[in-house]
Amino acid sequence: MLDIKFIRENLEVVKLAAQKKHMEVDLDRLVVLDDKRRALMSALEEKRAAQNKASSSIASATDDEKRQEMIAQMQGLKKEIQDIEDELKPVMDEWKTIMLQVPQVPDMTVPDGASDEDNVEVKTWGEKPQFSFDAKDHIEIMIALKMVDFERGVKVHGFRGYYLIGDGARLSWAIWNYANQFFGNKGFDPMLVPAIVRKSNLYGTGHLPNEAEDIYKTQDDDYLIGTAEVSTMGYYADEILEKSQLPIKHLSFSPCYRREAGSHGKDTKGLIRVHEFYKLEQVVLCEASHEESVKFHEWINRNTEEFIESLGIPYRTVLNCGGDLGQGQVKKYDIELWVPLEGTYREISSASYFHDFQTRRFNTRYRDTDGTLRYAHSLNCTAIPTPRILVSLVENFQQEDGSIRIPEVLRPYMMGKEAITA
RNA sequence: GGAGAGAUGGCUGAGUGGUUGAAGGCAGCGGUCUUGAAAACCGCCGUACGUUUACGCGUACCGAGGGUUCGAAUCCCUCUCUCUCCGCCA
Repeated sequence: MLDIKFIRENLEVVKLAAQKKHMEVDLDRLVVLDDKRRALMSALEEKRAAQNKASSSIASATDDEKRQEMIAQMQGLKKEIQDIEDELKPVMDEWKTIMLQVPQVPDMTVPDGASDEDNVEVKTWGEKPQFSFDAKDHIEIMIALKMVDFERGVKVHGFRGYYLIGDGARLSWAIWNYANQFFGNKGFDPMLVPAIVRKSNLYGTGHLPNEAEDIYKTQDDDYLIGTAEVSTMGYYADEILEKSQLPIKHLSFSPCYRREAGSHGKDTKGLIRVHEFYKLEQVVLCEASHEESVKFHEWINRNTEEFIESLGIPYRTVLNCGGDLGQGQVKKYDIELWVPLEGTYREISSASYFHDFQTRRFNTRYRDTDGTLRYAHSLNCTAIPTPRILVSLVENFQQEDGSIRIPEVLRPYMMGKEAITA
């Protein structure tokens, strides 16, 4: 949510923002509605002031006859107020609908482009493995090592179903435990968050109204989260924080649900695109300052890079183009891991900041040193998603004998084992 | 699923039609006292929008929406949420 005052004063900027993000929103209509809204409101306030004034003189009137006369005179004013209210209502309804669609303004450094194909590579790290043998993809490797069971997954869940079994499950636990340690050392407080949430939380993060197709919903009109960011931000809804509490840094764990309704044809095999997965997410709330947001944005992205580096998986970082940004995002980096058998990089992390877009919707404020209330700034970045991380991990570290070399940092969490073998 | 109670400011808690934007208490801020601190005492202390050079003024807000009324925190309706007890269940 942007401030209507900001939109009015920076109309061209916001129009360009929508254009850059390839989003449709009728800002001219919004301004027309806002003009009406303001005019009606001020007319209404004037009438109400008159009404309040008259009411208090009725209250203090002692002469009963005079009192009845005054009450009779108020009838006309009452009707006028009612008329203005009736006129205002539809204006407000439409105004609110459009306001929910207005995108956050992307940063100057965000490149133009329509989709992830236009994202700009800003960094590459690691040596891509050169296999002297007939390397296999993660599906073949993991099935052979009894780490995953797709057949039963589909039997039980249906399309895109999977079970992680044996060392596949162990490896997932190892990654979670290692990540908890790694990010804990950086000052993150762990949180296990609700995966079923009220609708308002998804409006808060900006996933609704625009991404409704991708979100599961219950018969009670609750929603399944696609990321722990939703519940973690909701935790602070309608709260007034002390400045001394900031920055707040959470490492939130949750199952994540994505319908991916429009993507039946893409990545139908393997663990890349699944309906249900697990994720550790970094969520940060900081002071309302662009510099602070930028500082923490770089930091949380770097945290995940360091985590991947510690595992030794080759990756690259891209700066997302305008068309690949969510409605509320100012700027976003994706970290993509090398997938040898596909010969391409695959996204495993997104780091974004929102300024006060989300906190306005959640009404999350803090008391500044001068006593004024400000909307905090919010940011989030994937710490690690499982099982998607396994795709790169097993493909990059596969050995000629069909085993997988376990990265050293994970070995303490895998009972000291150096490799996963048949 | 059944029965009942409730939703008021940062917190607690009064308030059932007319200076109630809302008593009292706590917390916070300023001051007196004190070498300093504590205690005690005095004072200040909601948010948003509009308007004004400014002091200020206006409007709205007591879970949400609608209604009754000249006038609603207070009466009526609908919804949402919370709590307690019973049932079911990990």
